[in-house]
Amino acid sequence: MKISSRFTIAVHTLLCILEFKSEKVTSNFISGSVNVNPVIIRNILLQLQKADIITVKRGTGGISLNRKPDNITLLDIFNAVESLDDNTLFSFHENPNKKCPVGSKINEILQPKLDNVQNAMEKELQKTSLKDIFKNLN
Amino acid sequence: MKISSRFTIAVHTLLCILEFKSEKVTSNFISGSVNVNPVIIRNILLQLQKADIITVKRGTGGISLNRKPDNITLLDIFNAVESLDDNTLFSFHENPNKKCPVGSKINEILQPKLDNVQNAMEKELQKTSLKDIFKNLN
DNA sequence: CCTTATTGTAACTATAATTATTACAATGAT
DNA sequence: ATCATTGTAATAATTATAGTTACAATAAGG
Repeated sequence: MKISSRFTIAVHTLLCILEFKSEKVTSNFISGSVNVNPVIIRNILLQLQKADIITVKRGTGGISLNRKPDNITLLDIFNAVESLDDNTLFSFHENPNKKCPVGSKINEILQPKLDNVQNAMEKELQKTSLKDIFKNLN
Repeated sequence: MKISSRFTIAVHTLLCILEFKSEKVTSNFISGSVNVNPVIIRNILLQLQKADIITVKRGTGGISLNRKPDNITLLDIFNAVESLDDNTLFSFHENPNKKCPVGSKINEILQPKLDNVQNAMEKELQKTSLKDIFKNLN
């Protein structure tokens, strides 16, 4: 199954915060650029806050980054909005038959390979920072 | 969102075909080892057939591999059972505002990075063959 | 202190995918 | 011709995404 668009929306959101930092950036403003409902943006803003990436002000509005753009990677953003249970990307069938020679060992044999795949993905996500993407905007 | 368990079930299924090749391997037999409904197995068998990985016989039952185990990679299995639209792992929000400097360029800037991530993942999946996994069984 | 804009949050809906299950026609070997 | 098994349809439960409305909580400015 595909990875949800929350991830690309989150990147888009952070780029808006950078691009329009001289103006007041609100969830309504961002939703106009992303073209989704403002509540979707607010929920993503909450996730980015929990991950200590941004600070959002109520009432008056306005969002600021908690770190420098070169210290925010695509992996940070991915982990903030795509919280996978157990932090594992791959689902495993839950009750393989322990009495079967395949069922009794499938997990211990296959899981390390899946971990390698997830690590490769995370490593690649970590290569790109928000700054890298932002500088391609202009 | 997580990748569905169809993938690990498909690997398990192929291992059963190898492990029990002297016996008659049916969808019911496999479902007993994987511990899911036989119809789930049959649908996965159909997907593996479409990908030219196995041949399934009706009526009498019995499944055979179309290629040697060292010529079937985790990527082949993944692609067989997790058919992603457009072959892209990441969903993109569909209608970013073209009148916004961020919205008008987000896709062309971010997509190549996402492609790199997917490539890294596929490359890692390709490193492991069915033979590699099978030899760890015994 | 009051007003006002905006966030945080709840509630509800629609859509889609996964997973499970029953049922049965089509098929292929004996 | 029989019989086991696959291919396939239909249904349902569960879960996640995504969209929408509504409103209390909050923070700043007048």
